Amino acid sequence: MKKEAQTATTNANTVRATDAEETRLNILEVATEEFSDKGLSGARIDEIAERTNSSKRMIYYYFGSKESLYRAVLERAYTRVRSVDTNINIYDLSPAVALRSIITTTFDYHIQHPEFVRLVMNENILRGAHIGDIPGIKERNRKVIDNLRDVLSKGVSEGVFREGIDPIELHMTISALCFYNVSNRYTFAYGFDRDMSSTKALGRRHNSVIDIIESWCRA
Amino acid sequence: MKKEAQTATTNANTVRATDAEETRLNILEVATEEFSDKGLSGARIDEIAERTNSSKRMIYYYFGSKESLYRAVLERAYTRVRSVDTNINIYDLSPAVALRSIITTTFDYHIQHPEFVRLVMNENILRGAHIGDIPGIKERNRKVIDNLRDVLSKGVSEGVFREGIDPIELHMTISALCFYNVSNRYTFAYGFDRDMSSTKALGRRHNSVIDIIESWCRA
Amino acid sequence: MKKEAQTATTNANTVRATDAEETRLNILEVATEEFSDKGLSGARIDEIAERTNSSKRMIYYYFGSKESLYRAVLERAYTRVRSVDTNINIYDLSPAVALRSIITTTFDYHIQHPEFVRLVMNENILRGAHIGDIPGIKERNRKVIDNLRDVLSKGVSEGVFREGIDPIELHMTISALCFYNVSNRYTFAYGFDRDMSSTKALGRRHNSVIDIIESWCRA
Amino acid sequence: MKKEAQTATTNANTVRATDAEETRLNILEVATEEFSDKGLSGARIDEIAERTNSSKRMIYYYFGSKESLYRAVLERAYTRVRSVDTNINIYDLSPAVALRSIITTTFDYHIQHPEFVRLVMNENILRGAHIGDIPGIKERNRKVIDNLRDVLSKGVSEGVFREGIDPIELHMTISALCFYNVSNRYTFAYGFDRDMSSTKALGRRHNSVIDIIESWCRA
DNA sequence: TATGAATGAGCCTTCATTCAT
DNA sequence: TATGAATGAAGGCTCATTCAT
Repeated sequence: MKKEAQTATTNANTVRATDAEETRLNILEVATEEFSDKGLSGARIDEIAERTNSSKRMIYYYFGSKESLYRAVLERAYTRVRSVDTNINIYDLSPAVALRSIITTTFDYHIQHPEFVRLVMNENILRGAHIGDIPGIKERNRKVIDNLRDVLSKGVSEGVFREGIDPIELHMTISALCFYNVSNRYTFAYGFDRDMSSTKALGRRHNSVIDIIESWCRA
Repeated sequence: MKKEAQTATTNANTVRATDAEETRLNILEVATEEFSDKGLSGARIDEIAERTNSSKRMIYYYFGSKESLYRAVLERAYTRVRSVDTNINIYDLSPAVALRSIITTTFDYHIQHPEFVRLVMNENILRGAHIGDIPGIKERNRKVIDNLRDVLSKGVSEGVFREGIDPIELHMTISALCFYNVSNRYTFAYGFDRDMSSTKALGRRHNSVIDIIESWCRA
Repeated sequence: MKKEAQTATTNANTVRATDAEETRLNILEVATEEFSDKGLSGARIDEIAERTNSSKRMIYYYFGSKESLYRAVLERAYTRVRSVDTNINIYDLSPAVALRSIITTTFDYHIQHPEFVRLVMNENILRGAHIGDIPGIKERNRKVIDNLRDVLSKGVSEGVFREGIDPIELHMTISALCFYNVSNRYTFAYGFDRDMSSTKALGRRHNSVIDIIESWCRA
Repeated sequence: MKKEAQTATTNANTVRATDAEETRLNILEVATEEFSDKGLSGARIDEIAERTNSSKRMIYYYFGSKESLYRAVLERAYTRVRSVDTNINIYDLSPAVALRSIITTTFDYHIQHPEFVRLVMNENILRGAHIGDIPGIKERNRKVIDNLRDVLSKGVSEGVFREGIDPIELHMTISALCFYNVSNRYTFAYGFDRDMSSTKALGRRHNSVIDIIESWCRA
């Protein structure tokens, strides 16, 4: 896992810079696991350092403090989602198919990235204390909403969607249904003896979510 | 371990027993705030003690450890929800009105008890490590599901609801929409510049949630 | 185990006094176990109270403090030994038999009262801080030494014991051999894989101790 | 976990490593005093830290817990005895002189190392809970017993010792007489008004111990 | 850029003891 | 004589962070 990428860069500092970037990334990955697992206050710098290829000192060298490291982790997590839902090309699709595609992408992303879900939960426990420090979030979200608005209005004009649905309201609904499924997995699964992790259970829920939203939007 | 008895007794011990129960309750209330505010690892026993009418020592006298106190808080929070959604009398209402009533009750409870929402979030961050220790959760949930099943089947036989909706799936949907609204308030409100706390905003979302679920269930 | 003794006493307070004495004794017995088990600093007042028929408050009512309770325990333990080795009637026996009888009594007492051994160990760990407060110890010891002196001098004059053995030195030797056997049981048994508790092992050691001391004293 | 290596290395780390080893040793020395003085439960980490050149935090850095520190102290104490009684060269001496040499060495060691005696007492109060964790004790003891067996059998074949004396029994006897002399110093000295610390008193006891054991072993 | 050693502040917990009744 | 509730002080341990090299 060491020194494989980026070796083809051109400037003089290449090797060292690459090493440094690698170290940074390695720390970030381990920290993501730890913060996502235990939350900001539950995470331990020692624990992160131990599972890192480098040392505790390096964490401070690169990130300055536990909080800054947490912020870097949060930022990286949000950056990664961005790249996902920006990739959906909606304009080639019919409104119905586009909506379904958006739901599916969102649903799958949450399932495949529980660490993102947990980081967001934690950030809400912290009453959003750090999210304001992360650049680009609003821009990305604007784009998401714009997409939804386009899909909705296209659907309305084609007579397949009903009028009056607010795109933010729609996004909140999709998010809620996809998020809760992962975020509340433990208490819900226990309280209702309900499997929430198997492919079968997830497939069923996926269908429900699509069904719910389509029923709502349908003209 | 519960000291709820004796409240009607007449002998000298009564007063003291009441004092003790008061102390216990006072600790529990403060602890609920603290754990709901900072989570299990973020909460500080010193902090709780300070805001209590008693002392740090008393916390250990009554609850034994930080974790046990946390469990007591969690249990109390779950006990309180129970009393709420068991109180909805469904049998006197038409299926449509009953469903709407359930949604409204659930929606309002989450709004009015963000501390419950936060405790549940935290318990999920802990991967449900303590929920299994709390008695009666499954029983209460069974009753909730039974109620929903009754409403659904009554609605189906009356021709107002469609067939095939699983009551657990329905409950998960209602929960998700009501929970997310509070749980993700901070990140969502920031990310989308969306007011999520004003009466107006909540009223709007309330309508959406009812609309979403009704669209889904409607025959 | 309650209220069986002393019911025949004559003064007015009989019943209460008896109860009190019983409570005191019960505390003392439990405390003996606890102090002997864990030492002064290792013992816990809570632990003692719990295993008592009465309460923690009573311990303070009767004994005033942990240290005083410890002293009471120590005193009682020393009082009990006293009654034992004062009971050996030496004057009727030949010097050799008397000596052997003393050794056997001492040996057996240590085996049968490891709690006494442990209390003495603990008191030595405390550098004898409390033994001075216990009355009557020196008197009792004087008597023990006097007995030994008598046996020795009688043995010398009968030609069975050699001259020049100091009775205190002799007592120290007997004590050492009987005490160590119990006091160092755990480290010795482990270090040398030597059973030190079975009847057989104790019988063997008993013989050795007699043999050692007789060899030393023999003319 | 041991940092004894590197002492001969030449690079920059040498000095630091030595400092670390010094810190560790310093803690160990102070801890030996404290545990030997007060026992495991009576000892205070704060007290140790205060008398150390470093801090409480360092104690945990190097030893992890109070119990582990105690174990390290116990181990070191046992390691040190080992080096002593392994040093007696028995093969050049006549059996009688060898035996006397062993007794003297043992006697003197106990006098000069009351902290060792006290640690062993304490470990017995703990019912040998930790001695099993210390490596090498049995090996060392085997060697001690082997030496004694050699001396005994050589003495028997030369006609100076009598047959039938078990080397473990002999060792226990020597130990008991040397150990008690120090372990029970406080209670004995008080109870019998007997000086047990002056050179004169120790010389006298030393002679007695030699006399006792020689009488027993003599053919 | 990198590392082992060190630290102060604070955290959870426990203990002997006392108070109100 | 008896009891449950309460307490201050301290004890063991951990944490994020920094220093010397």
